[in-house]
Amino acid sequence: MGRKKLEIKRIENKSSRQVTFSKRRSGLVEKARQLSVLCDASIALLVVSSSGKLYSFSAGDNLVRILDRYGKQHADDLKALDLQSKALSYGSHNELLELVDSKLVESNVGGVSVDTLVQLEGVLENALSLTRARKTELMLKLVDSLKEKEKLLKEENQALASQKEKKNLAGAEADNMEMSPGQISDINLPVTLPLLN
Amino acid sequence: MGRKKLEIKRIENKSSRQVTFSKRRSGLVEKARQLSVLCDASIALLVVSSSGKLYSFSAGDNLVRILDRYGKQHADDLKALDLQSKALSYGSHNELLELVDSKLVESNVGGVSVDTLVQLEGVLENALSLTRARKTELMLKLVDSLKEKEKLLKEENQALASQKEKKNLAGAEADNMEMSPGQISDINLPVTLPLLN
DNA sequence: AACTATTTATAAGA
DNA sequence: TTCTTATAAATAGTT
Repeated sequence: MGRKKLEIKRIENKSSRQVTFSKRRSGLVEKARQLSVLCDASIALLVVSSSGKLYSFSAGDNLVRILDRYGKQHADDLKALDLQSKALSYGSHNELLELVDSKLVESNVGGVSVDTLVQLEGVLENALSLTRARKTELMLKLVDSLKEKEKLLKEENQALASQKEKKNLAGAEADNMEMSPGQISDINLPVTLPLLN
Repeated sequence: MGRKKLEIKRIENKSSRQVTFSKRRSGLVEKARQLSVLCDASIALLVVSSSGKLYSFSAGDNLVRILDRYGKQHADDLKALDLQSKALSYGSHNELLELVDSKLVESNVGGVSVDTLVQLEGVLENALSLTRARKTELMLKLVDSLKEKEKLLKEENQALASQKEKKNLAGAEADNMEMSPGQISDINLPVTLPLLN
């Protein structure tokens, strides 16, 4: 559907391949969306470009839930392909939970359901990885700012050292001009030193 | 693209919804195949019909490998995504969740020290291992209750089998006394079957 | 990103 | 389901 009929074979020209990829990918996503809406279906779509970039789309349900469903129906295939713990966790663990759920609709032990605990676990894991990411980021900034401060202090020390040398050469006067180690001025530090923000 | 312009909303007529599902699903698969060939891409497509049937398609690479790739790239996000959709109505755990949320918001605002984040990390790790312990405990209990149920059902089956044998030995009478497989009585099950506790 | 000549997909009907 | 066909939609090449 264009000016010319296009043979369905790899497009050799790189730039037109990229253009076609972009156009047809969005077309595909739109078709998937329509099918989902029209027919009340759940759809998951994963596209990996030749350069390795991953695009994902889902409609009608959460992507992970759809993948999970696939994982359950093909647990044996997944194992055969030696998948890592992530993929495996789609299977056995969740499977048991769902079995329990279906048997026990909304049962409680001490007022708390397994599902609730699983949800809580997920929330906590998410919060934990978020917190760790933030901590890392902040520590990197802190290290940078400390390096910067160190540099400035070294410069100041050099300045003081040369001042002292000059003074020594000039003879003994006004020792009170010198600063003590505990009172190093920070007037040379940038006002917006990115220390803890 | 048809005799009439079709609004993109759920097709209410069941049979035309099925026809459209079938047509558009194959169209979607063909589009996916073309994109894969033209642009040298890998594509995974999962479609779950409203009746729950799962259709899968892949091109350019093995489906499981594509799914696995997704799983690896989003390992940390998977659970968060999955849980995002579920409402966080926990009852007894709301307090903890609110605490976590507020801490996260707090640490996002800035002016937070590394120390604070390290502390938060510790709190979250604690909460996580506590939650996991509770979950494990609960699941063990549920497994036990299911085993107990299984035991009771086996006993019942044995009782029924011996009844039937007795009856057969006594000669052919009143066959209508026999129960069909779908009508197994549960009068022998204890009223307080520890199924959901 | 737009445009538009064509091709392609598909809705309704058989 | 499958085919047909009028029409809507997607898109290849162009600007």
